[in-house]
Amino acid sequence: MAYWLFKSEPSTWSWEDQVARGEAGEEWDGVRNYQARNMMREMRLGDLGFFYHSQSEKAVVGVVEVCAEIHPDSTTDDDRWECVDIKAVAPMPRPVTLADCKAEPALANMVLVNNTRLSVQPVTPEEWALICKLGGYSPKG
DNA sequence: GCCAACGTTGGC
DNA sequence: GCCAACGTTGGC
Repeated sequence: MAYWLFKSEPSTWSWEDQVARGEAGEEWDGVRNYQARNMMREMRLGDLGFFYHSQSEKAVVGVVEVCAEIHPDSTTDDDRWECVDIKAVAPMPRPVTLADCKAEPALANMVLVNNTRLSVQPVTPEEWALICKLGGYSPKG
């Protein structure tokens, strides 16, 4: 089981949009960055991820699950670009902001803090556990 | 709205 | 294959 972080501008694709797709999930399409694509190639069914709102909100607002592994991105004919599908699992009871992450010494090495422009990122189990704790999220509900 | 960081492109 | 120019992202 691996953990990830998906970044999105809420004005383009928000957590509310994601929740509205329900169990069907949604293609995480439009990624045009090799590093981000390579992360998606590593993803497996059932992997969990944080859903992060960039721009105005800058916070982890929900938890998502990979519901389809890597496949061609339907929004382009360019076969270099592939994506996975994700579905909403649960909202963060308390969104964890970028400032919160920066304030945590244990998260100083997190990709979110150090490479703000990467839109799909790996998250370590330790980071995952800490952010869940900060957000008041428990997998058991 | 500005600017820094970074990835990509294209000329050589 | 290097590197300068350019475009995009995202924090502030």
